[in-house]
Formats: sequence, C-alpha cells, structure tokens
Amino acid sequence: MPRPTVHDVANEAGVSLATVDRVLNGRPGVREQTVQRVQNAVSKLGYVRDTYAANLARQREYRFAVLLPQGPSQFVDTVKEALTEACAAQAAERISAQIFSIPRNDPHRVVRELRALQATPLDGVAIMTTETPQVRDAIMRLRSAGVPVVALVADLPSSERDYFVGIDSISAGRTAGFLLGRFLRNLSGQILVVTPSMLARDSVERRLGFDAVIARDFRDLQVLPSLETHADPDRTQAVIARAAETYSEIVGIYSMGAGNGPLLEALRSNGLMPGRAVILHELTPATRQALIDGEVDAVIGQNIGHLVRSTLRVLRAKCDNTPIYEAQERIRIDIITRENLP
Amino acid sequence: MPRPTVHDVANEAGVSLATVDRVLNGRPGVREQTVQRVQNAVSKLGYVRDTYAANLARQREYRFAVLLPQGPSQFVDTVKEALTEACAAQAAERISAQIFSIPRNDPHRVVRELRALQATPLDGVAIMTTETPQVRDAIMRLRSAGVPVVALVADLPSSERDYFVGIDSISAGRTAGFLLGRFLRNLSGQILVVTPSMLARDSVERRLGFDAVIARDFRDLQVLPSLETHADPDRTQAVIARAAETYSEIVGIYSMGAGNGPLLEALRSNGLMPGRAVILHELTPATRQALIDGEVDAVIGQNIGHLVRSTLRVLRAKCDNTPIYEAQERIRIDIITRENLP
DNA sequence: CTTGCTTTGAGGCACGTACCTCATTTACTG
DNA sequence: CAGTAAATGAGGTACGTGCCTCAAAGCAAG
Repeated sequence: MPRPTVHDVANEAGVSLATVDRVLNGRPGVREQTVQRVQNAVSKLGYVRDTYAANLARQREYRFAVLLPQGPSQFVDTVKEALTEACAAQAAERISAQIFSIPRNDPHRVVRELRALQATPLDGVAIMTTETPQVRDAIMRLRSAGVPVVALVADLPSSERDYFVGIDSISAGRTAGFLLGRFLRNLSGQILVVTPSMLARDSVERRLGFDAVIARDFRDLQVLPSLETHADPDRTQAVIARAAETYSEIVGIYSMGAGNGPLLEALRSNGLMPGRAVILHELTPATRQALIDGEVDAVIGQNIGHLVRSTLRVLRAKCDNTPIYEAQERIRIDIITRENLP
Repeated sequence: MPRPTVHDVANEAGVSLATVDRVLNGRPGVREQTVQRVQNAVSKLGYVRDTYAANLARQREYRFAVLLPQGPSQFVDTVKEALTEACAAQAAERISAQIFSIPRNDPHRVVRELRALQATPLDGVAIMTTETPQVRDAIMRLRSAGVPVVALVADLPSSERDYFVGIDSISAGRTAGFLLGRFLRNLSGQILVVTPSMLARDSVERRLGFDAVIARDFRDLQVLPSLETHADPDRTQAVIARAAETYSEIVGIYSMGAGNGPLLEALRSNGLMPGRAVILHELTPATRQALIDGEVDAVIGQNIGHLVRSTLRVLRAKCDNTPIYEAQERIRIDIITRENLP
C-alpha cells in the first residue's frame, strides 16, 4: 500500500480531482459539506501532501535577505560563513539567501536598506540590529507588504517581527551568574562586568539576569557597574586599566558582548588575568584559545550553525504558512568549557 | 536567470540529455572525455540536482528501522518520543521509521531481531546497543546486504557501522570532571562515581575522561571506585547506603549513566544530598527537578531532538550516497544548569 | 419557465528528473 | 576493409501536485 495521492482522496470522497485540489489549496467555490467530505477522506487515508511534487509543480523559490551589522566582528563573520555554507547545502531545496551589511548606529541608513530591498523580489528577511522607532516602522512596512521578517540574535519587540531566532538573553545572563558564582565558591570580592554598549537590549537583559542570580545566591560577590568599550580596542584598554587601578578585589570577570579579543589583551596587560574566574559570550578564535589556555573558564555561546539553519527553516515555514517546529527552532544556551569545545 | 537544468547542462556540454543523465547518475557507457565535458558544464553553470524533482521521479522512499533497548528508561522513552515526532514532521519527505525494542543483555536475541529485519524492505538501520561479537557480525551482514547502519548514542567500532550519532563519551567525562573540580574549588575530599555497569563502553570512556581531568587539575580530590547499580533500584539503594557508611569525606558525586531517579532517592535517604556537588548525565524529569531544587548542580546532556533528526538525516544521506554535513551532525555535549534549562 | 449564480467535473499542461528503448554514430579489432 | 563493440542521440513515459480552462450540473429567485 503506497502513500495515498490526491487521486485516492478524490475516489474516497467521491468527488473529482479538481474539487480535492480546491479544498487542499483553500480555493473558493466549494460547499462546506463537500469540504468536509474531502477532509474526512484525507484523514481516513492519512493523506500527506508530497512536498517534492508540490514544490516542483509550484516552481517554488525562496529568496531571502539577511541583514547583518557592518564592521569587524568575529561573531558576525561566523554567521556569514555559516549562512553561506547552509545555503550551499540547501541549494537543492531552492533556498537562497543574500547577505546585506547594515551600519551599526545609523537607523536611517538601515531604513534605506530595508526600503531598497522591497524593489527586488523577496520572500523573507532576517535582520540583526538594535531596535529604533525608524527600524520598527520599516519592518512593519515590510511585513504589511507580506514579507515575513525574523529577528536574528537580538530580539525586536513582538509586534514587529514574525519570529525571533536566538537565545534568551536574561537566561544567558543568569547562566553566567550561576557559573561564576559556583566557580568562586566561598570567595568574596568584586566582579567586573564589561559590555560594548549598555544601549543594546541584549546587554541590558544579560546584566539583569546576571545580577538577579548573584544577588540571590552569591551574596559575597559584589557586581561592579558595567564598563562600556564601544567595541573600540583603545577604549577597552583604557577602561580596563582604569578599573584595575580602581578596584582591588576583583575575583571574577563577565563580558557580556562582542569585542573579546581586545578585552582579553587588556585583561592580560593589566594583570587581571590569569587568576580570576572569567566568563565571556560567544565562541570565537580568541575566546577559544583563551579557553584552551585556561585563561577563561567558560564561554556562553549559541550554536551559530543551528541559528542560521533555524532562521532559514523559520522563514521557509512562514512563506509556506506551515507550522513552526518550536522544539527544533529553540536555540539553546551553550556552555562551553575547555573540555567540551566543539 | 533561473536555475540551470539538465537541459542547460546538455546544451553547454554539447551532448544529449541521455548522456548527461548517464554521467549524473553514474551509469556506464560514457567515455572519460565526455564525462569530463559534462562535469565541466555542471560546474560552469553551477547546476545542482533538484531534489524535489529527483525524488519525485525516483519514487524514493526511506524506510528506516530504529532499534532501542527494552526496559524502563526515561532516556529511551524520550528518544522514542522524539523519533515519533520527527517522523510525523518528515512524513511529507517520505521518511518513515519503525521502532523495535531489543533486549539489553541478550546478544543472541538482538541478532535474531536484526536477521528478521532483513526480510522486510529496509533502507537503513539505527541501533543503540552494547557491542558484542555476535552483534557485530549481524551488523556486518546487514551492511554487506547494502543497508546502511548508524550507531546511536553508544558507538560501535568503526568497522561495523557507517556512522556514529552521539556524543564523545571521553569528552563528556572530562567535562564532568572539569565542572565538578571547579565547583569544589579548593576543597579536598572524595568523589563518589556511580554507573549502571562498567561493562558498557560509554561508562568506561566517561570514567576515563573524568579521571584524567581530576588527576591533572584537581589533585585534592580522590575519585572512588565506580559503584555499579545494574539499573536496579534496590541495588542502587544498597550500594549507596554502603558507600555512605564506608566513605566519610564525600564532597562530590558523579553519575555516569541511567537510573538517576532511584539514585537521587538513595542519595537523599542516605544523607548524601544536599550538601555535595552533584553532576549527572541525561536530562529527565527526575534530573530536571533535582536541578531546579538545587540538589544537582549540572547535568551533562545530549540534545535528543537533534540526535534523532541527525540520525534520520545521516541515514538518508547514506541511502542517497550524498555527503554528510559533519558540522550539523555533530552532537554537542550540553551542560545544563538550573539557569539554562531548556 | 428562464435567468444568473454557485458548485462540480473533465481534462490537460507544466515542473525537473529518472529511466527506458531503439536507432545511430564512433572507435577499435583483426 | 569489414565486423563488432562501445558510445551517444532522440524521444518517450512516469512521478504527484499546482493551476488553468471550459463545460455541465445544481440551485435559487424572478
């Protein structure tokens, strides 16, 4: 007994192929009673649409645009790489994604890029950016033009995107807090917190989660005010040098965002490392090496390959209006130590 | 410019469609020189076979068998669930998997099951079992009959399987050792190690990795001989009670395998918990609750959804003789704490 | 009854590939 | 050179679905 086809469904329901087609594809002009007959036949036979045949017949193509922040960033580079790789692997499935670079702190230019996109044929957009009112409006325009929009890595409020692919920043911060607290068992002292910018939503959320856990479970630790590096090596060096002078009881360090290469340098040259418990975000060549060398104890990461594939799957599901397989698309918070480096 | 098709390739290469077909599908009767011409055209045009059309034309079906150990096990139950779910999601892709239960400690019956499989039409097998010579022979028979075989969770030596889907046990043990060592910073004492059976390959490997890290980095900790529970609640209770009497300086506990529900009970009733650093394997309802309650500090897990989907993808790739996307199929060692529970 | 509308049927073409047959050309052997 | 085998071409059907057209049937209101 091979898989049932639309023909079998038509037979079973006692209607013609055309009617089955109308029902299955939600086309108008079928009596409610007939719709029922067809649906009964479908469930009785266990008919499942053959995606191979369907996509072939429909000449379906998925042209996606992925907008990533400009400027040097190991993390973004890795995302690009993973995306290129995933697209190559999916070429046979007619999925293609074009990468666009958008400025980091110029919402107007982001909006212009988004507008420019609308000119080309487009089936979906994934975007990694910080939210501003302008960007939100542009995204809403895209969406009302029928283009699904997925927020990547950094969430945008629920009103303006179809889905968020990335990790829960609060939970990531809590996890960092828990690990740092446990690694510093019974020790009291200060914790240095470093971020590119406290304007970014995810930095704020990570700090929130981090503070909550430390305050609840590790009272002997004092979390210092966040230092902002603005992803600038010189500034990083400066703020770390200053902190090394100012605070004398630093026992742990938590870096909430990008720019870990320069940060590690600064920590080394200011005598803050080794000897402190250190937790960073995102696995990059620099953080990986620091893990191996024992300078860093744990890295909180997100599986970028998974992130990218998930994005493509979600966009595709949005295009086809099929349900999203939540469990598969949830990006886990990876804890990476020197012993379970991927 | 739409995607190139076989027609375009034929044009480009200056040969007929039939020849392109012969080359693409590895059929005989084509001169080497012509093969080259076609392959050049393929790479010049960037032709990629359309899987939708191909699978449609080929009437491809993937009928897989998944062999899992019998008996009560939260872990195996979760695998079954995930498998059922994944199959439902993949029905449209013509993938089906049938689950078979095989006895845990009766290689002959495992062999019989494997033999029985050969009678039915079968495109691939995934198996989770401990290796014995009999099983190895049976698997080699399957493979020489052209059925791809994937080892699941527990690896079988490279000679007898096409692929292994699961985590690296040594690395998992090392990770546990690292975490336990760090959680017990500056503390000296004994570590209790519990396993269902030291005959299982993965328990041996986990212990190996665990010991290596403790011996190298945490000299103040003394790892006790492994306690075997044979997955039996009564025996678990007995060995734990005995250990609680025998060893007076237990500061940490490492459970390397299944049976964590009864183990947790035994630890509680023998006054070994809370107050010790505890690390277990596999996230189940029992271990999850213990994490939340703060009784357990970390669980080393593998993403079962990923495991199962990976298995199906690998089997499919083996059937189609397409390359395996290693990065996607590598199962990561998940470190799960109360703060990053999925 | 006719008119006009909705619902259904019948059939066909297209998608890109796999696989088949049969005829024809090319290359090699003696 | 003929004879033979290998290589290639030409053309077809099939897969299951999407989408289209046109005709026929059903039904309600005037």
